[in-house]
Amino acid sequence: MGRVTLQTIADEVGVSRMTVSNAFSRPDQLSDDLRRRIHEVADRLGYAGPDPLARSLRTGKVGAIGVLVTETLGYTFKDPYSADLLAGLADAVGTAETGLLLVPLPPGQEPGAVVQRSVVDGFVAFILPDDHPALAAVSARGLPLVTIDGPRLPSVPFVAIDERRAARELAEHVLGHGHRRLLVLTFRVIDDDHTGPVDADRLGRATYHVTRERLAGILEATRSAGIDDAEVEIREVAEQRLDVATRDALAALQRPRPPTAILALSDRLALGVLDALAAQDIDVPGTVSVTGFDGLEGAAAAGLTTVLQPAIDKGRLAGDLLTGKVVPPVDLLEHRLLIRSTVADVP
Amino acid sequence: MGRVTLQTIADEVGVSRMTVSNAFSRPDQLSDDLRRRIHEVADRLGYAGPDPLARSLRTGKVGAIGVLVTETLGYTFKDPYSADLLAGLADAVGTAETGLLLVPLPPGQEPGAVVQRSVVDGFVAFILPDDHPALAAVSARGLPLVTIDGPRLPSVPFVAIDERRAARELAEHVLGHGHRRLLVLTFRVIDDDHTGPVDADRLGRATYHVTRERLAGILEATRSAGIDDAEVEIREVAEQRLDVATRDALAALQRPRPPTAILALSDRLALGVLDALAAQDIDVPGTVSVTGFDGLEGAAAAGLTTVLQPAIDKGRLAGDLLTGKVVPPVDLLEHRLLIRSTVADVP
DNA sequence: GTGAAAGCGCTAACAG
DNA sequence: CTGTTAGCGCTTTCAC
Repeated sequence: MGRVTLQTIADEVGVSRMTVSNAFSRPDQLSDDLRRRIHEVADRLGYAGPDPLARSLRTGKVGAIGVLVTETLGYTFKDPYSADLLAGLADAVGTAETGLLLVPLPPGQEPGAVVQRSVVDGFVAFILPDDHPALAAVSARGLPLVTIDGPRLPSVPFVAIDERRAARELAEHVLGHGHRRLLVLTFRVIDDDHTGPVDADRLGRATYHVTRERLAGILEATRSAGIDDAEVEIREVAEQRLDVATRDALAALQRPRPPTAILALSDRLALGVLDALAAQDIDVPGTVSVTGFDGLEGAAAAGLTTVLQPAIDKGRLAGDLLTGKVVPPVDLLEHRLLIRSTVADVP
Repeated sequence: MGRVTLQTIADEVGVSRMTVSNAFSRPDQLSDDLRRRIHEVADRLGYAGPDPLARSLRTGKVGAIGVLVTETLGYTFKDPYSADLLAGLADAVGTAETGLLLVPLPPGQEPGAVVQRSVVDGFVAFILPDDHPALAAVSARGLPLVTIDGPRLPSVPFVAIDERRAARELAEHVLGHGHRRLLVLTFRVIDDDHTGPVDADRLGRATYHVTRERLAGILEATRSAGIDDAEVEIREVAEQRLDVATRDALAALQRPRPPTAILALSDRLALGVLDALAAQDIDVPGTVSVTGFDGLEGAAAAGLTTVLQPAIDKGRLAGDLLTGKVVPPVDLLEHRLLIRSTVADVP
């Protein structure tokens, strides 16, 4: 026996295929009696309902949006910030009866192909470099796109906070405590494998919106304080390489004129540094001040001064944008400076 | 202008639609020259490639598998065990060019409908109660299914460890240290909102494979040690309600004949208890021994004696099963007893 | 190497 | 309330 379809049921009941379709998709269009008879036959024949694929082809709607993820999924899930983003996203699309298709973009593979073959109504990208090929593939398919935290693309709805202002405020807070020698620990500026100092040239070629803006914000603040850009030490490290970040931080503190404040561009980085400093019995904020960025739960426990990002709200807004519940343009979301106990006056 | 399809390109190039289809899907079937011409026209017209939906309808393959998730996605992502499971799963299906569609099953909603409308090739369910309606919906659709950690369904591939044996071994380890008064802290036995003691009747009606088996394993061990079932105190609490779990544990320790060992059925629960005990200055394992289950990273740091589950391997195996890379039957996976420092001789 | 026929399973639009 | 018509965009099969 072949597959059971609308037609099978229709033949059996003695009505048209359309009527059976209505029985499932618009139950109110039929008499109770007929609908009951149709469902009965469907149950008997083991028909579970209209094939979603065929329905989608006809209606042009799939009921799923793709999430473009560059890191391995394992990392993405466990990273609290990403998890919150996804949770907010899922929450928003869920109420619109829409699912989330995880689309990993491993560095090796051809991103175009995977974007091309994903059965979705739209995509959300987060924390992608400006020139990531997946973005072009999405636009080639003509599907709706929303970016979170970058890149900021013309006529693509963009969900983020004002990174630059947030970073500037944080830096001003640190500078306000008299600090003049700053070490900035940043994650990826450009998507190569460089680790180490970031000079003006490299900064100018930055491909990550988040990094570029946060660093720009910090430099705005230092300039206003009369500090030359060249005096602000910026070191780049892959977000996952906490070990490198902490080694860099520790090494900097050994030098003759060590930094009096360490500005990490993420809480993960900052928390790692805090751990390393504690292990070396280096007092925070007595000897050195430390700041983070993101506002993770763990940061509160550590008393870390940081910037709170509305991660869940960001995810939710992206979802609402994709499902049409919110229409562009949208404003940048609000951040909040969380002043806690890891910044003090310069010793 | 309408949408650009294979036909549009075919008309423009002056070949048949089929040839254009081949140009994209089986490039080796055409002359280099013709293929180049076709791609050129496609680019010019902004054709990104065959519509995955139409292709799927025709081929019967979607390239996505659905993940049935009962908890909120936010919880699922952040829970380290679930995150590892998903990471393994993503890893396995990713190599088969298949995506992961997250299908949340909120307690309120009709699970049948969401399963019915998901555009996927198969489903993986994890830690669902035996009678969850989503399972029936999947089987009604006739799609492949793999369950992880339960339920164990006839002729459905099942990925898990031997929970009962693992729990028994853990309990035997505790009993081997002379403990006779045990408090077992378990998460959901049945999917109602009961909190508190679990008696034989309730245990008999358990709908969660994991809970049922682990408790059975513990009771096998206690019986062998000559302890009557009724003397083993079992308290049930929702996995997320750490506060209730710790309150229960603390309350039990206040009693005249307090338990000398607390067996928590998950590391999360155990870690919560450990924190609460530390806060009360109750010595572990001096005053009371504690065990967990799962083998999270956090458990190592806390020195928790527990059972290591191969979470990533489980996810990967489920993925391989669904993509056909591994064919049933499959054996239960291996666990490992991790004996650390939270169990000592009874004081 | 290339193409014609056939149809995957469904529903929008409209007529009765 | 029920049915008819007309495809959605693609690929399988099998000729040429």
